[in-house]
Amino acid sequence: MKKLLTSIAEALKPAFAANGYDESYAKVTLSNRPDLCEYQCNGAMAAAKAYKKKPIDIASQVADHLSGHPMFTRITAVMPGFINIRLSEEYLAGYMNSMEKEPKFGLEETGKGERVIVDYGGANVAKPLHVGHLRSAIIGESVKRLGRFLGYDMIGDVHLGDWGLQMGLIIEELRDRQPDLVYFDESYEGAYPEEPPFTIGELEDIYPAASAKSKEDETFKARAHEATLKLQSGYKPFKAIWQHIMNVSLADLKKNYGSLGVTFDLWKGESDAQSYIPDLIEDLQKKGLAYESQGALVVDIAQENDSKELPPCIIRKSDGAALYATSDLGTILDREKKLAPNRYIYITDKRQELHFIQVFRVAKKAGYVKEDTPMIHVMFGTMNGKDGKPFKTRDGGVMRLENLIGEINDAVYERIMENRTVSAEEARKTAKIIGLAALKYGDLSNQASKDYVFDMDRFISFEGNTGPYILYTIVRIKSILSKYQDMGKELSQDSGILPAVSEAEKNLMLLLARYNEVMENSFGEIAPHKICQFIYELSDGFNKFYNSTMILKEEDERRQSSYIRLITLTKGVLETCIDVLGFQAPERM
RNA sequence: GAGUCUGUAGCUCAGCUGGAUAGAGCAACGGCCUUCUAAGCCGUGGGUCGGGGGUUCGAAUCCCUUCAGGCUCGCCA
Repeated sequence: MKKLLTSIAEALKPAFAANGYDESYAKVTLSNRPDLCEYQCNGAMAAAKAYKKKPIDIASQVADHLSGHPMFTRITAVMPGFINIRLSEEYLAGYMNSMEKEPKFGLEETGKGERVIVDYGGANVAKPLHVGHLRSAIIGESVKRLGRFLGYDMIGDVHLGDWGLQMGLIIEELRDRQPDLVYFDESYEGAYPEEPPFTIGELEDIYPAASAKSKEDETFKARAHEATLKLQSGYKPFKAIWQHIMNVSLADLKKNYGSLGVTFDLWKGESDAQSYIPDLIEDLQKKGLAYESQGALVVDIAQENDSKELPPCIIRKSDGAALYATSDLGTILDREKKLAPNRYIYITDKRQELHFIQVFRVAKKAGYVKEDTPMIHVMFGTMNGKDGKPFKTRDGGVMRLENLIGEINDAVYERIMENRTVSAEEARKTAKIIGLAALKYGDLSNQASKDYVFDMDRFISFEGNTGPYILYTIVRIKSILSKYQDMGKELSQDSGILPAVSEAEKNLMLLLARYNEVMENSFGEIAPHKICQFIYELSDGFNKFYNSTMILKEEDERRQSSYIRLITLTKGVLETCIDVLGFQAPERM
């Protein structure tokens, strides 16, 4: 289904052409003066230069040519050369009826046949998820869902940090705590137990303890390094411990991501890239890209138009070990081999910008990824506290995701209990749904690349532009619809959605008509906040309509039926959008 | 030091591929519940778009400069 702006532009084109102007000037945008018109075309002013005429004359010619066009109730030329457009109620109602009938409300699946890898998450095995992981998870999940909705074959990969020094630290700390374990008995030749030697709670205690110890105790640090090397070279007992760590930790990570409504298609990690690394390095050397510099093996990535000479990408440290960039390149090889994506999207902290520039350039230079395959790094800023500094707990520590979610849910629960009379059990359930919406909307409604302030009080107050406001709007619609059903009424089949009779109703339709445009745009720019902005305006438009129109008291059956269809469509669009953003609405709130 | 991003109402943010009077929300103040959920709606006040230049018929938006802040800058991930 065509986007409304496109349809209007197509109606204007012949008018430009008929007067001798290039039809490319017939570009239409939403009006920024809603008091004057609904849509506007500024093409006459652009054309004025090219044709050396007064803008207003061109605008007048175009407007005159279109007067009486059934699509518009009014189209006028205004100084200095704007073309102001009002859509006809009939045309708009027709558009609504098409949306209602079309699958996905008329959204075209522009992504068909294209496979996209979304790399988000970045959780570290054996370390609990904390607020630092929140943005990647929330933004990544919505990008994945939006792309999928547009027909792309989206593959989300968590890309775990499961192969670094932390593993050696854990192994050695485990040795200190439980030296009698068979993994540390070098003469042991039997099978290793299936039961892990620790619980998730113990594991979460082991890592920070080991990390702290390594900072003070040089011998311990050296042991951890050695253990890491041994693990990486395939030493069986350590590989067995590693597997335990993975199993225990993964179950926990899945649970935590699950409580955020975040799921991954692939739970791969750095360890999966390791087998590619020896060949990778050899290949880069053979191609003459990698060379020794200060003892390390590096690849130059500088390009002519760089505003600054960028440092080379280090692929092997002087001690012979691989590092971050190497493992990301290995991951790319793995993905090319198994998935052959048409596009890569990485969602990480913006501090990693340089790293990804390096990795992308090496991947293209070496021909691992086709030159025309987009590799996009979606960067996000820091989540700050009210003081503008990175978000911390009250005592200055890193806030665990679990705790953050718990705090929000509790606060929402309190709020529900003080206002409404629902059972504590239902309030708990609802609080979880609303809390998640508050958290996700609060994050996604900001431009991803900027830092943003996480203000718990503001998020849970949920008035105004918040997730709960959107949910509240949906719940209101649901409530009307269920009452309508209780009245035993049936939708009139012949009339569909009728042309709007009030300004609030027309405005609601105009908002709905923007839907497919917004979705496509939001994916194109990888900007979920545009969807947030849209559903906020749509909710606002609905609430104004709601306040001005008594739907269930409407006596004209056809009119009432039309209203019901319109708000059902509104609900559908809102629910579709929040689903793409990664949250749901409750039945009541 | 170099590069890069950010600076819009008291606070949190949109708007930035140039267009008409710079928009929301929160906070403040004033209205609207015997009527579909008041987590709502209506209204009032609040701005030299960090400063200064320039390009343009027209600049929050593009260019230069300057101030302030964040981040990055070869062997961490």
